Amino acid sequence: MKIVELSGVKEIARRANVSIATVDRVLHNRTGVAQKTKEKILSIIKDMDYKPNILAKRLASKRIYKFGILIPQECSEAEYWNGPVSGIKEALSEFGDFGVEISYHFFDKKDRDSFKSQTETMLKMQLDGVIVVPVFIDETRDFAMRCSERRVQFVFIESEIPQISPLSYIGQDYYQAGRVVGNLCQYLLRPGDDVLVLNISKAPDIQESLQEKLMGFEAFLSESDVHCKVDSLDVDAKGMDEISSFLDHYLSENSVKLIYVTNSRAYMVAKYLEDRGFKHIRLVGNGYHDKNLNYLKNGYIDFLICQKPLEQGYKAFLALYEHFIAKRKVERTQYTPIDIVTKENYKYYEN
Amino acid sequence: MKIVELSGVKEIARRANVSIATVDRVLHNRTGVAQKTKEKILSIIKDMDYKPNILAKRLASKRIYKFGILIPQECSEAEYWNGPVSGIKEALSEFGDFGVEISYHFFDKKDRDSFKSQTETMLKMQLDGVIVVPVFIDETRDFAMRCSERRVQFVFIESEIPQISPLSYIGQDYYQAGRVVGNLCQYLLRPGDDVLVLNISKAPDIQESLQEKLMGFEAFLSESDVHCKVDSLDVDAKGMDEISSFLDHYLSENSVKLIYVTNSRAYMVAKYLEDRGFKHIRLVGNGYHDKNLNYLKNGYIDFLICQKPLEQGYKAFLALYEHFIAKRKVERTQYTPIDIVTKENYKYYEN
DNA sequence: CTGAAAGCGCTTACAG
DNA sequence: CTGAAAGCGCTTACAG
Repeated sequence: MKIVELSGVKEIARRANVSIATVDRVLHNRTGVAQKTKEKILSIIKDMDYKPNILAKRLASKRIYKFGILIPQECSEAEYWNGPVSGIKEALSEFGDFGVEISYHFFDKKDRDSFKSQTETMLKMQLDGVIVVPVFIDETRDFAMRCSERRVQFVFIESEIPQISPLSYIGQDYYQAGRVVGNLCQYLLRPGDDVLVLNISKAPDIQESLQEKLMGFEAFLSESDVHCKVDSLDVDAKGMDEISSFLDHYLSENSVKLIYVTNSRAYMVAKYLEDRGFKHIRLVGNGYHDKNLNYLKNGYIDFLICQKPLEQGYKAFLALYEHFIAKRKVERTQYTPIDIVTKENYKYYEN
Repeated sequence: MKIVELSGVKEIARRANVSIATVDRVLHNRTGVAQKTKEKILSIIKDMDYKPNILAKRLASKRIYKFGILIPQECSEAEYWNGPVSGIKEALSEFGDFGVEISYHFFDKKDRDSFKSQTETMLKMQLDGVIVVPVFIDETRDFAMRCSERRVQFVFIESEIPQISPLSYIGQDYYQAGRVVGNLCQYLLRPGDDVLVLNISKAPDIQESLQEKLMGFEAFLSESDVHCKVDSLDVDAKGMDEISSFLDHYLSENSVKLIYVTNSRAYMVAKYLEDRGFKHIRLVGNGYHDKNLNYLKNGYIDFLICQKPLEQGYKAFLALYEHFIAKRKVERTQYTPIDIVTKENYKYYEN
């Protein structure tokens, strides 16, 4: 005797002695089903360990999910931001037919208003989910609140904003990233050597991640037996001239062995070192983008601590996909690996 | 006037004035279509830039693709091999409903026959594609040939076999991996220091990748200004006793500053260093698995050069998925990143 | 509160 | 060589 078990909903309907429409109703927790019927169906679903077929679901449904992505536009680190976008496109090509529509919204990292105005347009678009690089704190907070009100899910990449709980955060553990640099220093320095930690800042917000890096860095060093002097400075430099004169001055008074740039502008220091022909100073930075890479290649930057930009985008998209389409639970915090990039391994880094 | 364009095949059929069955025939390059009809349909397909809906395709098709994976079973590096399997499972959960069936075949890395016999069972299973870690060269070659005859696609992970062309190879560029270690040595050593490169071998085959690492390592050092003495040795050690007595002897005659273990057994040297209390010798190894990690954590291993095991599995599965289901072209060689893992970044490495 | 029916964009026998 | 029809496992009006 061969009982061919019917597929999903049909089989549930058969067992419960109802129509598939009714099954569908309880499956989606819609109203209009007698309590008793509902319970019966629910228990059958449990019994069968029923898993809906996502293909059939998407094919049958007219519903299109709209996701928006808010990301810094072409700027000096432009190449970097292509990363997440590429990652999203890659994800899209793999999950493409699932009825997803993506819109990209670029803002100027130096222009608070451009961020603000992009959020306004996004709010008008009736998006289901957004991916955002929260460069401006207050504006992001406001945006997040209004998203929540409208039941728009948001995912943060790159950094987080305190007290705001996104569907998911995808980015580094910056404290630990600082420790990684500290650990490298163990090999690069000897007891007594001087270190300069530089925060070359243009943007006013998201300084927090820089602080965390610094804390991790210092914590590691204080635990280790590398007793070196760490000097941490903010340089509010607009261009190379300011950096140069600052460093000229600083280095004339301090015998620095290593400079650690806590944001993505290590290339500025590298340029300085190249201009002056200073080969004896080690340089560690953050961020995988062309300007940094050029100096990594020619040896003026020794190490770059990075996260894969493409992966961030891919995972952010996946978070929304999992939430809306696959209806699976999404991890609240997804720390990305803290990668150590050198002139010898950067080539395969994007893979 | 609102012309609602019909969806894919239907619209093609309408334009070509044929039935969708005929369209389907040319879409799949099947016989039994008049040349003229075929050309007409083909041109319409091109015109529309028609892309089949993969969801509908999989849903309608009864075809189930069967993939087999041939991978070392629990051995001393056991934890490592969970990686690819987890990766495949992860991919499966994302592409699960696409009608794929996976079978796992484990062999003993020390037992050529176990590999051989697994390939035999796999060949009987009428698989569509296989993922294999080609530990034994001749046996793999034989297996690959017979796969080709049966039109079974195969993907290599971890290493390649010369003159055999898989659908895709997913693994490291070992020459470059050796260079990465060389580059690290630049920071860890000073001119004149001695380095010992160790190949602690049990298995007879796949030595090639070790040779390539060594070449890369030496090439880098010879290009750099770190003029150190490199001694490269094979140790055919079965256990700790042999390693210990070998190292006792070697180190009594040489003042080694750094040991580079080219395969995944750095933990054996680390154990030796720990036993002897030798903290002054730096140790670099390969492979992300528990035994190595323990010594990374306690400081006896300084750096591990790794590739993400999970990612390998994921990508290998994806290669087969792309080939069979999405019908997209697959990259012949997919080099994985050469990751530098330390005690401070290993935690987030698996993410 | 419930069900019959059409449809998503394909594939697969089957009939001619 | 070609087409009509059923079906994959769901969703979505619509009717009662």
